[in-house]
Amino acid sequence: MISILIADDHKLIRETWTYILNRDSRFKVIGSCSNSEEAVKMSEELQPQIVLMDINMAPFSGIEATRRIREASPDSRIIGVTMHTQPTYAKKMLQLGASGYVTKNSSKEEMFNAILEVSKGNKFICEEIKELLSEAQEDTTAISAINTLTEREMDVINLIKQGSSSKDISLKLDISIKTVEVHRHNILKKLKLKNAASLIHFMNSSTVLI
Amino acid sequence: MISILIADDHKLIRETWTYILNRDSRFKVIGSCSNSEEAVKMSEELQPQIVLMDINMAPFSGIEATRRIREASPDSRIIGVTMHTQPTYAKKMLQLGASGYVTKNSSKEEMFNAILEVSKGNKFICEEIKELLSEAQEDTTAISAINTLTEREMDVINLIKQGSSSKDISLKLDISIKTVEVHRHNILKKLKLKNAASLIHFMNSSTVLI
DNA sequence: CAACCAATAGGTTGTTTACCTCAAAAACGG
DNA sequence: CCGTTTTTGAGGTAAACAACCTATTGGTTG
Repeated sequence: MISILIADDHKLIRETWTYILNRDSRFKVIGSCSNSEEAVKMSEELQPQIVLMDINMAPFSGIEATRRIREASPDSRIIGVTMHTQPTYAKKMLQLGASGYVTKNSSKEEMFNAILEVSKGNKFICEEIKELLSEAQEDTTAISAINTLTEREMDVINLIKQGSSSKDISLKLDISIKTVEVHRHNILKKLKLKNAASLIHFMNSSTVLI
Repeated sequence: MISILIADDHKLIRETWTYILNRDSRFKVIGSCSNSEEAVKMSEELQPQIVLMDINMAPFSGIEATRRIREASPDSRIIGVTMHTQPTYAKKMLQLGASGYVTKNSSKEEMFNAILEVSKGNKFICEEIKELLSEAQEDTTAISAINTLTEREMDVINLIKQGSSSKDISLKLDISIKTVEVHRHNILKKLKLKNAASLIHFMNSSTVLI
């Protein structure tokens, strides 16, 4: 019987999966949680064989949670289970120690297989992502550049997102316009972007990775 | 026995819900589909008592699908089941004829109750959204303003999103810079926004409604 | 302590947007 | 065919932003 911890921010998902997995004598859900901090803590306490890990979670992402669980509880194997079909996410998770990756477009059988294979010590990646991984050879650089952004730079980005001008931002953060402009410039330089619009687009399509 | 149609773009979700609902003698899932077009068609053919409708779907949103199903199959009652906690979406769905709204943060019991209540002819809104609805008295105006955007304006928005300047856009669309500027101005005016950054933020948080 | 980096801020220059008015084809609907 | 909307375009001014530069302060880390 394979012991499983479910980490997903949606109650309905946690409940339905718990129900379905527990109906199968091969699996036993020994716990579930809705936030990443708890996921790390519960993995340490319960030492589940498998952790089903969503990416969308607070206070840090499931990707970061994967890294921490691998560090603190190396015996638990992690399967990413998300709605994100972007292979970048899968890459990042596998790179940080996940043993499997299944999208919510997969079938129930694929999910069961993932758990069985991973618990045997194998890797498992669902068909959908497998194909994409072989195709796309893209920019993991820009994505990792996000992590180099400082707190202050994130403050500025969040105000830009709301439509604030540099002047507005300088008033809200109580600093000079010049400082704001420097921050903006550094942000665009780090992420290799042209302007505020592309910045917001980029951030919106990558927020999960922070 | 209540007949149910499930419309959700994630296979894993469709399968688990079908499984769980069919285990309960009160419910019978008579069909499921992954896109909105099919949802409308299947509602007509199968005449389910209840349609569980996700919002995130192609080619048009679950909100639009709700409107069409209400028109073509008035006997089917619709429950919105989504990950979106923004009350705007709930409002819009209810306004277009949905009888219930449940987020994926709800419990399984809440979902069962929703189906039972709605099939009796009552409305059902999950606690989470109920609270938010009473609080927030916000901008349904800006959201509906999206629908007034012309095709050309959408072209411009998509290029802005990619980081193109007005000059870039004028070259790509083969029109004068001045024309591009007029489009940008009209867009911001219609949506009552200040600049390109807030535009992209707004579009990214509202794409579902188109 | 030295080296480094984040945050701060001033200057200069050029580009890009924002906002205003005006106007004329083109397309569309009644 | 007439009115409306859409798309297209031009002129000008002011504000905002971007792309460089330099430079000081306060932490952190080797």
